[in-house]
Amino acid sequence: MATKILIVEDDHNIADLLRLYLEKEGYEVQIASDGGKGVELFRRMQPDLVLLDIMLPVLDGWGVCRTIRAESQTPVIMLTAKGELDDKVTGLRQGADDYITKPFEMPEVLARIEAVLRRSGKNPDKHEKRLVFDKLIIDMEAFELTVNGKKIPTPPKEMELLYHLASTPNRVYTRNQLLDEVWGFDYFGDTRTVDVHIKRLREKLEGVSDQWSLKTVWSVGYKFEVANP
Amino acid sequence: MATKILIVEDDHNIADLLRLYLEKEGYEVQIASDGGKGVELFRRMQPDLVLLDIMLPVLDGWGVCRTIRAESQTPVIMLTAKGELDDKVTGLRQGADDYITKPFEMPEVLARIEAVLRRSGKNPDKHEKRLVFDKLIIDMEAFELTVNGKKIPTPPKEMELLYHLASTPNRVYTRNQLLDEVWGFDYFGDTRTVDVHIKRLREKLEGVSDQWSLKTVWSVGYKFEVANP
DNA sequence: GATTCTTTTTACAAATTGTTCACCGATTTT
DNA sequence: AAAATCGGTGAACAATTTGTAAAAAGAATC
Repeated sequence: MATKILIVEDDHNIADLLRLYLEKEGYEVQIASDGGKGVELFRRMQPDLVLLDIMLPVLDGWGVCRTIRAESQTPVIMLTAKGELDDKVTGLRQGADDYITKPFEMPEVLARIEAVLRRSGKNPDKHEKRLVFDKLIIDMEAFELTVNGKKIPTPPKEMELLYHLASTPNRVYTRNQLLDEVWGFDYFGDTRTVDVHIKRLREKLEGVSDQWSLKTVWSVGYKFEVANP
Repeated sequence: MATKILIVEDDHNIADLLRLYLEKEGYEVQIASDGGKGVELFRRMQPDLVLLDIMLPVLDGWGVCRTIRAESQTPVIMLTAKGELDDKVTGLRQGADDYITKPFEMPEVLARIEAVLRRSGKNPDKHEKRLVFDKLIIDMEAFELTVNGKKIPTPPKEMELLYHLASTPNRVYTRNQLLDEVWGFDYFGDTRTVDVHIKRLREKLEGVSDQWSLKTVWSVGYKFEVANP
């Protein structure tokens, strides 16, 4: 799943410009046009980072920032007009992680976003891109599944699902969690879709090793179980 | 895209001398003449490495270095006069990656630049100007593609795309990554442009060797795959 | 300024993948 | 043991993604 960014900004031109660049960089972007919608969307999508304008209808940037801080540690970057620069101290007290003053250059925005993500430990690059188990290699950099030393052609959704399960071995995921985390929070489909993907993964993986397996947890979901954790 | 180096140096003679040599080595070079401009240019160009003088107008080298460190991990090499050598400890605390004391010899500068780029995880092959594979030579210095010992006339974009893919074999690049990294971050065009260039490269390369190939990774992008990595 | 080469866009067909659904067997509950 | 719930599975269908050719647009060259 791509890194998710929520933009809370009432000026459509600015919001669209940001979205354009961020999506081109591979981020998943959602826009809220006022503070109330911002908070609501924040709760639904659980973004990795929030770009937050200060001057907003309904509920201003400070309010949104406080609300977000009250319920998570998701990093927040404030967008401020030059005149509002003095608010810097106030802002830091409210828990913002960084500032960008309008007008801004996109490379600066991209750099600050990467910096904040890195600092907050959410560095997408820091994710282990290659998981190795007995007779099994899940390589998301080459996008290859290697079983018993042989490359097995595997469709993207299956790769992502297996990767997600194997990233936290032995943890059970419900079908809805998997749909949220692999398919995306805005995906609305049958939970049985997960079953079908699990089935196809099992066809590729059955009987390969006794060190691990894709286990069904009855009435709960699935897990990637490993023998000696 | 060539490796980009930002020089922050107020002495025009030194800056120009550095640029002269570095450009001859195939680097893309920009110069800022004071600390403030240095930071601004840094954000806009996103260089791969910064050469940073300590004594600078407006904002000194330490300030620039801290700012850069706050928002990225781009390697920094400080340029210090002999008397400033004692600042070495201070400098390392500020996050500099290496030191060069003036006056310096150009070969030393080049060597240190390559060393720092290598250490910082940037693929050092990224400025290997000549990539050699079985029956394939990609020579960016002569701008020539040699297949089976025969020179194949190849337009620049195709050369750069192939070179970029082959610089990190087996790694998948999305179309957007390729547009960013080969066409430039400010390019906004259809992603299908990449497909067309891939197709034309394949016409030139198909069936030449079983050691490598331009592979499609469905729903992700493309990679230059080599057999025994 | 016309010509040639390169790059980009567009349109359509082909290939691949994702989703739904129905049926059946397995597991749990009553 | 019967009923209720849940998961496995095959196949049909839908949606997405890619290959490709050809046209259009843009650059470079003469």
